[in-house]
Amino acid sequence: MALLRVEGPFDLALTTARFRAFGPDRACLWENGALLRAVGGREVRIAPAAGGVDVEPLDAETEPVVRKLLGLEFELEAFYAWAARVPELADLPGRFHGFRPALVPDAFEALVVSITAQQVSLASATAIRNRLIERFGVRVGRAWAFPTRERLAAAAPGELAALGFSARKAEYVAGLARSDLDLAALAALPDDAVKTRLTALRGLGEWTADWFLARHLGRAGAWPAGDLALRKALVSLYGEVDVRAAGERFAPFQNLTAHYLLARYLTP
DNA sequence: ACCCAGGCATTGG
DNA sequence: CCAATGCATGGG
Repeated sequence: MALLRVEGPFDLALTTARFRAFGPDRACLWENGALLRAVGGREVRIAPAAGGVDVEPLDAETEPVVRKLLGLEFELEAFYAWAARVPELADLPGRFHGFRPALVPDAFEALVVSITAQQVSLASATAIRNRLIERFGVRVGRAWAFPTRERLAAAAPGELAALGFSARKAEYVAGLARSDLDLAALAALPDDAVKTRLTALRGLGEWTADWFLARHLGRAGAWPAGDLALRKALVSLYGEVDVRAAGERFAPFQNLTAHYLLARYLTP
């Protein structure tokens, strides 16, 4: 038993709900009440525990990845104190207490996942992504390591199209993998510069860049204004709205607000 | 069979 | 600058 202590509110089931909501996720596998994920070629098991989570193995390589994966860097208490005073958000801290947006620990994976989700339903995206993982990833225990950038750079667009990608999306993925963009270096840049670098690549638009800021870099002010589900969540609150302008109302907690609004909208 | 789903590039005004 | 169009799959 290796306890990773978690400060502040935390609910593993709420945080990992996205890994089972649209079918099992081969790269973040929920099984028997625990999350399985390949980290550096090893299978890591994350299970609920008093005061935090039980992580096996827990060491210098796995801990930062798990912290990111579980959204432990978010300032939930400050968000809750703020949200309690915003009428249309006031129910969220109680209803989703301890929900931390799960981040995608790897930059390349985050972008490819977003490409799979462009335009199609998340059920379709999940099915296609799982085929991609099984075709080009590596099985590590029960879970799978997401395909590496190097492996997908070596893949022909036709091989990707055979998995259900449109010809266009297959080119996006191959082009991203083969590009000379230093993905790790993006973490040091401000939000606007990250978006400029990403959207310079074919197939990466503003929606994809915003979700990269939100779900990979965990930037507090990220706000996916082009997101269809977020727009519908806001319309259910306010009626027809300009999503981008509405986001300013939620500064400096746009990222957490977006995730909580989506959680409420998608929860029956 | 048909329609929509957590976009994007391309084309044409 | 804005509107229209095609894309491929899964689920209703």
